[in-house]
Amino acid sequence: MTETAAAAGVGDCASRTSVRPRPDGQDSYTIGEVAALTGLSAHTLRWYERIGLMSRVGRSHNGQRRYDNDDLRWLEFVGRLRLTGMPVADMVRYAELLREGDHTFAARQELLVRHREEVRRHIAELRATLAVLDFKIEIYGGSAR
Amino acid sequence: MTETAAAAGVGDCASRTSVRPRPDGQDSYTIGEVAALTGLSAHTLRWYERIGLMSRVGRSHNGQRRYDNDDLRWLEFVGRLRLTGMPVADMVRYAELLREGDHTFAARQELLVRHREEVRRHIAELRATLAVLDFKIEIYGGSAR
DNA sequence: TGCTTGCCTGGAGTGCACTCCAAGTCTCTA
DNA sequence: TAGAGACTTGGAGTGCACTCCAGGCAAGCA
Repeated sequence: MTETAAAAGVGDCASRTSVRPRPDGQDSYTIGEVAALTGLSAHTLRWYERIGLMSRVGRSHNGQRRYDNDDLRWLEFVGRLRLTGMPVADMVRYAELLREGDHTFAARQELLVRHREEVRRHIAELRATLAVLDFKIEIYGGSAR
Repeated sequence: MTETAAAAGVGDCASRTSVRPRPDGQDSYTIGEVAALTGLSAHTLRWYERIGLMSRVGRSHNGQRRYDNDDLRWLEFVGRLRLTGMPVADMVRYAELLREGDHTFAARQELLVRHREEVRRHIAELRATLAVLDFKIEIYGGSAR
């Protein structure tokens, strides 16, 4: 269980760690460091690569993964999409389009536009529920007193 | 597959159906009608009852479920909580507290207050991502042209 | 009378997104 | 030189929230 300890220790705040992004050129991170930086587990990072959500990560002379700042930026974006509920399959599709090159601009844009609509719809739902919660909580406040 | 056909036919708009809420006193709905009204499948409605997310629903003389307007209102609230990401286990906990009676006011209020915080946090995340999406989509617009 | 439709039950199956395991390699420190 | 610790792999396991299945019952209609 040693491997996941780093990520687990980070808890809900991924930046509370000694690992900091390094300047481009000297940017080389082990999977454990990336886990600490992103809050993802090393398991999940390998799985992301396996399913094509990340293009193949660079390797050290002995086969260990070495992530760079571009990888970190990509993981941050992926994290955003994930937090806003985009299915992993859609994120993989987006990653594939990116790898395919410039002629997929339109398709990528469409994918993001569709997701933006989803996010907007979701915000509206959350707002409506917030109103319901406010109402109920107020009732409880009044009754408890 | 006859059973789920009603719910499936409803699609994304649960109100596009001939079943309408009836006045209190004449409110008695079969599981199929409730499925059409709520957009949940009959399977899910039975499962909700089994796990205690609904208190035991009334029965007809031959053992079939008969839902009333209170059940419908509860299902609507549950649907809101579900859409805002509350785990089913928490919703079950809330339902249990409700059944336990008035002395659980404070606990119920606390549960809702905590969820409200979650929802607020989530809205903030979605807003931040919306900004990122706007930026990326604009880039694609410029590059594609 | 037979057929269809809608419902009942407990338990098994599904899809998603991880999460862990076993067995091994490599590097570093005591 | 031994041991610890971080890493490697493919494949199996987990938890959640449903979703379906098999076998059966009851009511309405031709």
